[in-house]
Amino acid sequence: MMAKGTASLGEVYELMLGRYGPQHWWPADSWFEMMVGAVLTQSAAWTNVEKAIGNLKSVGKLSPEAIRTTPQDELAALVYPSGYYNAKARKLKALAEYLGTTWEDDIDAMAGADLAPLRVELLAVHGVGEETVDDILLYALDKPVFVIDAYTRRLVDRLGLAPGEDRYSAYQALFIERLEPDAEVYGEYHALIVRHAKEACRKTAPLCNGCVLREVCATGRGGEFAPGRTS
DNA sequence: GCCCAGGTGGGTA
DNA sequence: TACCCACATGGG
Repeated sequence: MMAKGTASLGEVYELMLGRYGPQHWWPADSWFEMMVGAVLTQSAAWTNVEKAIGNLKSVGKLSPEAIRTTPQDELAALVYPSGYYNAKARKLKALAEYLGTTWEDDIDAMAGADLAPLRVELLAVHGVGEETVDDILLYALDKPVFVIDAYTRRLVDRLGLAPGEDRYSAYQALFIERLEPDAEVYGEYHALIVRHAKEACRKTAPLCNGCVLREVCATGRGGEFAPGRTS
């Protein structure tokens, strides 16, 4: 039996994989749908994102070219269910413009680019921040980068592994320093964290109710890190 | 009515 | 750099 707070991130992965099985992310029918989902899911419930993507699909607008040529107001109406619809319509246009201008919508050419400069370039696109860029690099381009989201930070904190700095890169370093670079594993790991957060370790859930990580979790109440908590 | 949901950009000190 | 706020819908 492991003591609380001492599980390695590799063990945590195995525990979740054993409990939930492979998640086969990202849920999308194309690389562009994946990227659109990454933008629309920003601070939004996935069920609302599905509605917005469904709207785009239903009118044949789920392509870079269609996003570029469709008026922003019209896009905003289509992505309305995902919230922040005006802001997100602008973001989608910025992303589609970048894809066309820089890559001629060629995902294979993009995937062949050097990782570090590509990440910097994508971060310069309006609406693409650190989590979104890593979603895209990992799930659309199969690059071995680890995605950090609110669920991941919460899990790391509850495991008693919080880094000294509360920065995206600090959380990301925890994973890339302890796991072999593997896009397949990284993709499953992130998906499992989301699954686990939704299913067992919700932000306001009772203490790790039904949580497969209960025995290695340092806390579990209100999303606050409580070192030394023993029940 | 309140909190939460697979964040990001822009402004200010 | 470090806050603070706008952006907004839908479900529990």
